[in-house]
Amino acid sequence: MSQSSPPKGDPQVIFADYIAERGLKMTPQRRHILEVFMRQDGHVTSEELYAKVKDSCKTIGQATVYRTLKLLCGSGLAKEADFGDGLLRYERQQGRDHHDHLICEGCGRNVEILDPTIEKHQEAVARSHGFTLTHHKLYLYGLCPRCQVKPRP
Amino acid sequence: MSQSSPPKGDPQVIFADYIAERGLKMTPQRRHILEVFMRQDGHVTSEELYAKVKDSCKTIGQATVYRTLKLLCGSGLAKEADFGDGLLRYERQQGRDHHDHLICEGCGRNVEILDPTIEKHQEAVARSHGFTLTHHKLYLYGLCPRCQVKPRP
DNA sequence: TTCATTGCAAAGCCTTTGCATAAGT
DNA sequence: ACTTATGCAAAGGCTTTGCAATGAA
Repeated sequence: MSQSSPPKGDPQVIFADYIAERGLKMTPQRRHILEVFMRQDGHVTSEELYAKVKDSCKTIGQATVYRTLKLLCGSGLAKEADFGDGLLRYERQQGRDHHDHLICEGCGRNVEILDPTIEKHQEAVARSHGFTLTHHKLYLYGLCPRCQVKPRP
Repeated sequence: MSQSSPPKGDPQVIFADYIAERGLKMTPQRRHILEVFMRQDGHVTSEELYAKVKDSCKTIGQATVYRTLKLLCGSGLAKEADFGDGLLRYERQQGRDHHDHLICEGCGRNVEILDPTIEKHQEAVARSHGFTLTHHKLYLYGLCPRCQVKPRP
């Protein structure tokens, strides 16, 4: 009911805990990068996040963004996604369900998808080879409705 | 029946046609790289192929291997695979069915898989978003039977 | 003869690292 | 105080590109 106590799943708290647990230190830069990152909706590159972070903190360095992004992945707040275009992207992970990606090759539009049957069969295939599955990557590439009509404007 | 006439699907012929069609030129280097590539079973990096090619042709350059590999992909004889470890790999594509990959994170072992149900549902998911599918990438990561017992020797 | 290819080295590109300084704990 | 973090710039690692020389067609 209170407005001032931080919510259970407050990313800043989660991150602070993660930092503290490993004897690391919380800094204004890390707080700030996390804050900006949590406002992002889709999949940002380090470069893109760096640009946005810099808007409100001129002195921050690119390397700090890279380093913090790795930490965020470690803490479970972020997740790396490699769409195969040579850039690493990061998306929010906290409190979100696993999902895969459907990517339009015309306009770059990116739809998050989840198909229980696919997920289930992935487990089955792995098991049939005696593997235990830790994770997977599924990217579907195609053309969205708009780009099917008018490809690559 | 004849031994001397090249088989229908002779890679050298396919590649030569591809080269000729676009006004490019066939060279000993390209022939040689293709020949060595076709002897590879799994998924080779440009570096690995370069090393093998060099065994029998000391003067060949790394760049030529890179360039030829791109051409081979264009001709449909090769296919790029990005397992997410920072290296591009290439596998033979000609006359082979599509397949995905199941990768052991312990020993790097790589099993080719194919699940019709998964394939079918990928199409369905794309269609449900109005997308037409051109291709996809599915990588399953886990531990093979051996590495489950004795992880990372 | 003409235009693509080659091999070398240099450049690109994204990401990581080294280091002196700054700053959490 | 003791260590970690920061920002800068340099270094890495893989891939691509520029260029003069070479070689297909």
